Order: sequence, then C-alpha cells, then structure tokens
Amino acid sequence: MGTREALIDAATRLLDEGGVDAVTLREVGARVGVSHNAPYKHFANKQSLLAAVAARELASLTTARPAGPPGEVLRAAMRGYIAWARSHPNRFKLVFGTWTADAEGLGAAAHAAQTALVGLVSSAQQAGALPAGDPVRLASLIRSLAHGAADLAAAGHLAAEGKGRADPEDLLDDLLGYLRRASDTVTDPRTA
Amino acid sequence: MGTREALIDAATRLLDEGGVDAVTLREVGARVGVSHNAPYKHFANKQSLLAAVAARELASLTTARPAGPPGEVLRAAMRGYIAWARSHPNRFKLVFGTWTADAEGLGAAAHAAQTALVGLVSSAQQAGALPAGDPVRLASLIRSLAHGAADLAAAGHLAAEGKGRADPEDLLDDLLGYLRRASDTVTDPRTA
DNA sequence: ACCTGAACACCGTTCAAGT
DNA sequence: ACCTGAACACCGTTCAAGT
Repeated sequence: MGTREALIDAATRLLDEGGVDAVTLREVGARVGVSHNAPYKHFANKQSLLAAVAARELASLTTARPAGPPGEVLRAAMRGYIAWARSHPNRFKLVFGTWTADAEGLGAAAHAAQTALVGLVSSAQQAGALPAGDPVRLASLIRSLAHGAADLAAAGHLAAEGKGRADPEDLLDDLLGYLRRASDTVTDPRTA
Repeated sequence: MGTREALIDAATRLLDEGGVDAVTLREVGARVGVSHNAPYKHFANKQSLLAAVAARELASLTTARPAGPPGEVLRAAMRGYIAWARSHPNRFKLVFGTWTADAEGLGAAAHAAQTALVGLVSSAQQAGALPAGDPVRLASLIRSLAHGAADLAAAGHLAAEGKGRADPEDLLDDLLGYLRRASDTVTDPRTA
C-alpha cells in the first residue's frame, strides 16, 4: 500500500468527518503513521492533496452504469449523482469548489463525466425520452438542474416544509417529465 | 458609522479579494482600525461575522424588481441571480456554503428570497408564460437550474468549448422555453 | 458597553539533516 | 527516493485589564 494512497484515504475520511477545515496535514500524517510534513514528498502542498481527493472522487462517479431503457438509465444516473451529493456533502462541496491550480487531474475527470453523460442523453433522445437538439447542451441542462437542486437542498435553501416541499429527486422528475412531453411535440425548443 | 457595519464591510471586501480564507479577524480589524479581537465584542466568533456577511448579501438580492410582462420579469430576476453569482463568486459560495449555527438571519433572508420568487412565478403562470401547478415547486425547479448552472460554470464544469458551449443564461432560456411550451398544451406534467 | 495586549494552542510551509 | 525534527510566520480564541 503506497503512502500516497494512504494519505488520500486519510484525507478523504477527515473530510467526511469534519469538512475541509478538519483536513490538516498534521492529522493526515498522524493517521497514516507518518510525520506532519511527509505529505510534501508526495504532493506539492495541501491544496494538491485535496485536488487528488477530489479527482479520485469525481472519477468514481463515472463508473458502474446499469442496463435498461435509455430514459431510465439516464434518470438512474442523475439520481445516483443526487444521492452521492446527499450522502457525501463535503466531497461534493470540495469537487465543485474553487480550483486555481492542480486542476489537471480534476479537469480530466470532469471531462470524462461530461462525456459519459452526453452518451446517456444521446441514447435517451434516440429512444424518444428526450427532445432533439444538441445533446451536449441538453446534458448541461439536466446536470445543472440535478447539481443545483442537490446544492440548494444541502444548504437548506430548498422548501422543505409542507405543501411546496420538493426533494431534488422530485425536481429531477419534473424536468424529465417536461422534456419527455416536449419530445412528443416539437424537435427543438428554440425553433418553436 | 457603527463598528459592526464597518467590520461586515471589511470582511466582504476581503472575501471578494481573496476568498473566505483571506478573511482573517486580524486583517478585518486592521482595515477598520481596531484590534484583532475587537470583533468579539460584536460577533460571537468568526463564523458569526461571516454569517452576517452572507445574510446581508442574500437580502440585497431580494430588492429592486423591475416592471414588465411577468414572464420577462421572472427571466430578468433569474438573470440577475446568475450575474450576481458570476460577478461575486466568493459571496455566492459563502451564502450557499455549510451553515451549522448562526443561521437565523440567513434563514430569514433565504425565506424572503424564496417568497419573492414564488410571487414572480405565480404571476408568470397567470400570464401563460409558465405551466400550471404548485408555484412553490415550480419556483424551486427554476431556481435550482439557475443555481446549478451558475455553480457549475464557476467551477469550470460546464462545457465552455466549441459546439456544445452553453452559458448559464442559455440554459435558463432553454428551460423557460420548454416550460412556456408546456403551458400551451397541458396544465400539469404529472397528470400527462 | 467597547476595546486592548499578552498569551495559548494550532496550522501550513520551509529547511537542514538523516537513511 | 523518502522521511524526520526544529523552526517560522500566521491564525482563532481566551482572558485579565483598562475607559
């Protein structure tokens, strides 16, 4: 087991337990059984270690896609995204936080996630579950909604009480419902 | 000019300049011309000062709504939200970050923003620019998309190159277009 | 009621030195 | 190639003391 992976593991665990502020190089080192500046032999600095945590997390999101009707596969993938944001809010916040440098690995992982989602959207379009149009743009629309709903819910800014209560999953279903109905009528919203 | 407001001003300026990590009580105090622990006479701790910054920022978002066709007023309001996120990314991140305590003022501001948006949505529904249904839920859908698109764009996770390029504003227009067309056909997506 | 200065524990980073 | 211990500058918070 390499020290580098052990450092990423420990940092991820500390992130889950107490947020990004709880990830100190001293505690990371202590959990791995190494001095508090050993991480500098594997990462340029603390920011670089956190970037490795974020890249690994984002890459793990792009695996394991089930089979089934394309519309349902897409829905399941976005539900998985929402479930991940809800179960690991600190990882979610870290991945989509501000990255000035060390964004190479993160950028690659983000591009892979984007590509995979576009593929699902294309399949759903061909199956008639989504309207026609640029699949990249439609993927951005769907992902933006899932991302925003998950983020607002995590921050407690989504109506959670009584009548207008809406889970992120509900809002996702609402959007997919509107899109499915749009696919029954016209091909492109911008030409309507 | 009260010291309390001066502290909030200085903290906001430091936030804009260098992110939340640049907001140190020592530098806040120095800019106001006061010692580094004077803030403790006005706020319980640093977190509480940041909560005051976030609450004031969120409240300022709920002001100044122009007149015009309800659908356009709603669109302009959401465009203002996106423009704010883009011009002040650190304030945006702070407002929707994790708030364990000191959320009283923030919760009130969030509720006011929510209520104002629901009013705009209701008007747009009556004008036929949006489909029927629970206005609270529809407001959550629209706000989630604007929020998610702005956040993904700020994090660089939105396709920015070439063909599939989509600004948050484009995605907002796409959604409003789909919703407008849905309002022409059926009244509720969940009964379709 | 508001502010100060000293002090404490903690942190990221650097560096000389060890194997 | 990888790790350690000491050291530095910095930070949030507390506390006794001042007006």
